[in-house]
Amino acid sequence: MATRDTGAEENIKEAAKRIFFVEGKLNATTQDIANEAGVNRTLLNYYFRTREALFDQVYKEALSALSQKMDEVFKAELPFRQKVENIIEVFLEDIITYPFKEIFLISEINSEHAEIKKSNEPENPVFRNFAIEVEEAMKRGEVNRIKDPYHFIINLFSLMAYPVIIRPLNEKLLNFTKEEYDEILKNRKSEIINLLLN
Amino acid sequence: MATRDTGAEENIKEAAKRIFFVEGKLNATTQDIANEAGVNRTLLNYYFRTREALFDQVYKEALSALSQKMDEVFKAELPFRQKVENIIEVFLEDIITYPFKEIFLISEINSEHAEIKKSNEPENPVFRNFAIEVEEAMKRGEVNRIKDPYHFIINLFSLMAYPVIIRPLNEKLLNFTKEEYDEILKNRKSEIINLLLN
DNA sequence: CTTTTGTTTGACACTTTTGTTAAACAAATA
DNA sequence: TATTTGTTTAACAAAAGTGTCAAACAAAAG
Repeated sequence: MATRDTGAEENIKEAAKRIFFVEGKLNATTQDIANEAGVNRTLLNYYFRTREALFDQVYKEALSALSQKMDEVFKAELPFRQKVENIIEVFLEDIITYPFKEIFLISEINSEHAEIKKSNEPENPVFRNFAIEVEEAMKRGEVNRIKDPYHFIINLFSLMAYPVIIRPLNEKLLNFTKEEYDEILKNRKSEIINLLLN
Repeated sequence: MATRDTGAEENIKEAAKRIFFVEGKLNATTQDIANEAGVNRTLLNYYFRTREALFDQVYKEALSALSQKMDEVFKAELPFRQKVENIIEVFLEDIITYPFKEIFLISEINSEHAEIKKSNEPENPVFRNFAIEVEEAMKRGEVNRIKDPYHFIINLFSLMAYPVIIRPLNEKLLNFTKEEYDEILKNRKSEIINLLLN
């Protein structure tokens, strides 16, 4: 049986991700994506049927990859401080590499199509468990007392993601040059740890 | 001279803002906007010439309104702590009302068109001045020591904006119900103050 | 009430983008 | 080398979206 995989399908998805997550062109045409992938546009329909189906698939893969990565770092058996440092390292790198990924995901969730199932998935205990660890760290005095440990998680991601997402706007409003902003981002990790942990 | 202003032009812009900033439909068609405004689509071309011109104008107005609001609250002659509380109150309300505004702005900045001038505007001293106030507050011990006071500003906006922007994703990944998330947001102000100020 | 001025609309033409089809093509197997 | 299988393409058809125009319309001014 003749079978060969030129990897075209994967290339197309990779190209789409570059366009969406890196360049931030959220309403790229199928032609744009075909160009980026270096293939004929018809091929997109061959593999994915419709434009929406391609978007959906990229969406789903990105979401499940994100979910999986979260599981990994949040479940790790490490002392609290190390775990937090690890989380920051992992996610900050990802966010900086794909600054528009979260915006794309939000857009997709928000858009009509994308047969997004109403989280019929069983509740993931990862965050519930991590919240307990936060509580314990609070008791030990490693983290400042707060009402709800979920705020700790939200704070953590806010402090990592937002500066990257908002970069173009900040460079306008806060008059940062690219170099200055890179410098800011380079210091984020220690900045965040400093703020969240005692 | 016969002159009457039915306010249609303003209505269209308001409709566009609702669609972009509230509903988050970033690639709404001119028809979508006309429907939302309750007018004929041609009217959009009459007033704004092209779709892009409408987008640009909404973009510019939102940006300058944001800029102006920033000036206002950051310049206010208030004790540091009160000023920060004020900033949080003002922006949190705005962000919750228009959760997609910043994403729209980023998208516009990122898009080809939008003859976005490379900030030829003279540098706005507002943040520079506020950064000095942060320094002083650090010396007085009201704020934890950090390397660069600009991180304080970035932290502040991150903690306000991100939880709102990312809401749809968080409700998926962290398994929050709408009610639970509303509760979280309600507590943000005190949470942020607690974290940033001593 | 007629004119003037500016507003609103429906119909049309144009462009962009998407989706389909049939044929050409390339590589592995026999 | 011929066959099979799967890949890639150009050309076409259909759909969606944008922009223009001329005519109808409404309100203020004369």
